[in-house]
Amino acid sequence: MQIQQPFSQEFYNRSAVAVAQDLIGAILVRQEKNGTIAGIITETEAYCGETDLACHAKAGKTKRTEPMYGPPGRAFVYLTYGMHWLFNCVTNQEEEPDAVLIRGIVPIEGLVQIESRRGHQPQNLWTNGPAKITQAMHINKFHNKIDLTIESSAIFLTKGVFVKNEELLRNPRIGLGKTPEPWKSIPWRFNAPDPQALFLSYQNEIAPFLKNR
DNA sequence: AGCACGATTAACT
DNA sequence: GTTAATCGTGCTC
Repeated sequence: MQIQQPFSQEFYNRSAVAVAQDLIGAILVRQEKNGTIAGIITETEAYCGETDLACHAKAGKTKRTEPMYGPPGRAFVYLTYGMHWLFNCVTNQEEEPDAVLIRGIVPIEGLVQIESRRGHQPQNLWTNGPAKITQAMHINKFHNKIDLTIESSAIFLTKGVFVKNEELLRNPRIGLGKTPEPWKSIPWRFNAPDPQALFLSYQNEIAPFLKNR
């Protein structure tokens, strides 16, 4: 079992819709000087290339969207609403601008760090939004384009709790404004049916193993 | 050079 | 439910 091994480039070299579903239950790891922050991914959204009119790549390759056109398994971090950084994983092959937005996690490590930044509200609200995650984990533009497939990286993703794709909640993506149909309503947002259950599974199945390794 | 807009959040009513 | 905060991006002039 290779708990701490980051997902490979091959893992990311698929459509964003496929990767977005497989990332539910996976673990997002942020390694910084002060320690490690990690959480189980509970919510993702898939953005699929220039034809997806909800995807930033709809405008073609620009300085902002360029990372999405790069190799799979890299980070794509961009600013929204002038103040919030959002973290995405680049998926699919080069020149195919797909990405998965990470929208929700359940914290499992680095609680002290997270609390120092997000502790002004109830714990269940600490990391239940895409910009809350980047705040909690101190992710910003400096992490744009970094390689997520090597363990020495400041950020990587790895196998966590297994969730069947059929069990996932599927809904339209959030905040698409006046994006035309069918893109506005296509169900490319994925949620774990029971985030708390993921946390408990992690506690029972993964955490004990990590202590013994 | 200027401008409208947004893959959000928090603090309001 | 409504709205302000805040700024990089892409489009228009």
